[in-house]
Amino acid sequence: MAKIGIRYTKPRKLVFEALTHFSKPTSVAEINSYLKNRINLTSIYRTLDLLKKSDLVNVILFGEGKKRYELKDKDEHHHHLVCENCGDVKDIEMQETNMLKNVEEQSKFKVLKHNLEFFGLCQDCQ
Amino acid sequence: MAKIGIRYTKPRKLVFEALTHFSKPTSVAEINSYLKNRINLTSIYRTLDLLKKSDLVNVILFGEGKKRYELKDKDEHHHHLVCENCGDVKDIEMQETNMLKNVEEQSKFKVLKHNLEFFGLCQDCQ
DNA sequence: GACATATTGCAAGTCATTTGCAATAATGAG
DNA sequence: CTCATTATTGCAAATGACTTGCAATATGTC
Repeated sequence: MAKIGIRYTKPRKLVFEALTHFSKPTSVAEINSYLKNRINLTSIYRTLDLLKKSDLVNVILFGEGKKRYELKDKDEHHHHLVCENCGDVKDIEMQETNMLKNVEEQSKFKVLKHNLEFFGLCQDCQ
Repeated sequence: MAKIGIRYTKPRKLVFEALTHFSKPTSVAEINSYLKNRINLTSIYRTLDLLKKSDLVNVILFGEGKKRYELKDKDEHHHHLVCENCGDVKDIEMQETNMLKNVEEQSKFKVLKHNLEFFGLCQDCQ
């Protein structure tokens, strides 16, 4: 009879491996060229969708017209510093409960999530 | 002889009018359907690029895979509250100099710009 | 009004992402 | 282990947002 389940397949192993390898917000194109045709592009997209639905990755937007994906493992919630010169991405943690509380009080809006990314120049590029 | 200048043309009037009409972050598709084929889609894109270069509009990303444009007129720098149920967008102003200062101190990174948008439920949809 | 050139419209192209579908492979049953 | 069930993949084609090339057009100037 019908059983349902999620299978541990080659594409899923490989995408996970690629995300671990980069350990920063990574685009589909980067994953694809790292995996060098070992799996199909479409499978990368589908696997990333699955990882997102399973809450194993964060989707990050830097406004480049494409999505970036980051494993949710280590650190909890954090944001990014993106160097506009060298492209380097660093994580930054910040205390934001006050900010969120202020926003909710000021607006009567229930905040469920937010985007916060910083763009500028890293120490080396300044 | 050669004179250089920016011309005040029909497409530019119309795009400005559309942005004024919506007075919230507006997508190219919305502008286009509001203007109902009075100008070409390409011209909308080009006009918005021009307005952006001239620092007359802000480009806003809500992570939908497309850009939104907002006239820079009235308020200065502000962020948005986007209702995930009804799609309504409200502006919110906040004191963020401290946050930026903290980030720069903590990271030695020079912050030039940032994205900050909130998603959740507006008062009516909660 | 005529000219120089900034600007437009159209068609085609690009890039990221999605979808349909037949072929394939992972897992539970026997 | 073998088979059957069905989740999953690969491929090709489609979609959506946006860009580009270029000839046709419109604007501001003299």
